Amino acid sequence: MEKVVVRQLVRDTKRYADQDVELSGWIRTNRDQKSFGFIALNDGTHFNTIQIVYEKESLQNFEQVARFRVGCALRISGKVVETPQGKQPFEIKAAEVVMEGDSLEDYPIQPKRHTREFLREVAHLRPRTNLFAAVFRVRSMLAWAIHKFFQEKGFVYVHTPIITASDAEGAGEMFRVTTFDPQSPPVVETGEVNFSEDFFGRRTNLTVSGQLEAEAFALAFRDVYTFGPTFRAENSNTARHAAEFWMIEPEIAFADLQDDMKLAEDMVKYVIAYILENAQEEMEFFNVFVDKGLRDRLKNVVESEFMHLSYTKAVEILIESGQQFDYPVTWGNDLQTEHERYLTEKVYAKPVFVTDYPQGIKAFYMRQNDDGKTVAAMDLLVPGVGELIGGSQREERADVLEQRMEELGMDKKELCWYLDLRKYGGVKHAGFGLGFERLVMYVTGVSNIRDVVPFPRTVKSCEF
RNA sequence: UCCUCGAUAGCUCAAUGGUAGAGCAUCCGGCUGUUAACCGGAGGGUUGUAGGUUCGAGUCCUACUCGGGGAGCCA
Repeated sequence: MEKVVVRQLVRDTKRYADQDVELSGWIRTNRDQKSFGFIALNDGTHFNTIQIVYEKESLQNFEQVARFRVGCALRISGKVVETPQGKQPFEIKAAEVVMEGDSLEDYPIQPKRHTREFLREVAHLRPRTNLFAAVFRVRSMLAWAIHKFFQEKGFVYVHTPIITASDAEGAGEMFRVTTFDPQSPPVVETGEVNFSEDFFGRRTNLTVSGQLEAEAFALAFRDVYTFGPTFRAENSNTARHAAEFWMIEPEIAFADLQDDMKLAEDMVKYVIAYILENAQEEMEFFNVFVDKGLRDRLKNVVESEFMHLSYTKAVEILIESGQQFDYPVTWGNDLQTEHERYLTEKVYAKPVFVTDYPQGIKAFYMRQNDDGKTVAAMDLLVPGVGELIGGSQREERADVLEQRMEELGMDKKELCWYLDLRKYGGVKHAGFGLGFERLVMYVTGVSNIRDVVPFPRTVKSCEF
């Protein structure tokens, strides 16, 4: 008898109709009546459950099967029967139902609506629910779509280091990496910790960005990208921040900010189109139960041009809007969340690139514009999520970059390798960082980052 | 870190300062095609923690812990 999975049966129902098959999975619901019953079985290979029909007269262990609880693992053999008049296109008429693994009476996942807060407390069980099964399958497919996009374009995938000695990446608080005993680290005569005795012989941290190393590879391979974990020790308590998250950072040489934005727009459209095409059951679920109108909104993103406007223009629009904001809009200050939301959700109702921010509010490596006041930076704002992408053209002029680092009091010695990139065949280049979880949120409509990470790490929370 | 709301049965929620309840889940029974099935019955509680006010606290007060929403920081 052929062993099959539900995905095969759904995709090739005709081939399996009236055939005897063996399958296995977990019970989502079990409803018994006097002489027959129905099990909704999910085998993990497809979003939908498959209905197993079992009857007293054809099953030796009918009484036992009728008692099998939610979560129970089963192996079933039976016949595939098409049911065009039923709610499901086909079902399995069981000849044999064998328990592989029992599920105890206190199984927390019930066939009812649970709050996401509760399910976070049972993160090891929540992928068995419809919502999280859909989220994490889409997460997997999005990761694949991103690789597919870049690989098809000939980008080289570079693994930048997770541990770094640089504290000049400029993207926030870092987690220290050490093998010292925190109770009694080696100290020098003045009582300060002697990091030269630590594992790497110096202070080290978990990376907050792979960008600087990606730039080195871009100046060898031309087009590269990173896709890996990133760590920020910020005390951020929001639905959009995690201490451990994944980031995609493409870096392209012989390219300016326009090329960078084109790449970002093409990538976002490509991966959304891929999900709409290849995760139809999941997207249908999100569209009905998570975020009504999601699918039309995403289709619109794929089909329409993203909005472009400069920071200066954005400030004008916000001031002229007459809208009352909690924080005033003034040129030179960063846009507040309320300003960004107003632009992307109210004014344009689609993704918006904001470009050319004041130099004072952006990172040291961003390329100075000719006006001397702004830098060639861009943020991509999207409805519901806010900042999805942050990028820039990099300062390729060694003298300008060094001067900027001096202004900011940075240690040039520590980043001498980064300055080398400008000395030896340095060319204009650009890149961006895409928060992968924010992309998953945007595509699924799920509004809390804790619900798109399998086992989230956030402030005061590191379970599982 | 700041503002704000909350914590009662396994889950979702009720309960005027006066004997802590319902639906779902679990267990038992009924039902010949169910779709989060339906119908009947049973068991299930240190009301987040520690103090305080009161004859009496789930309810009022204080602190703490944890969680939601918003803000800052950012992806």
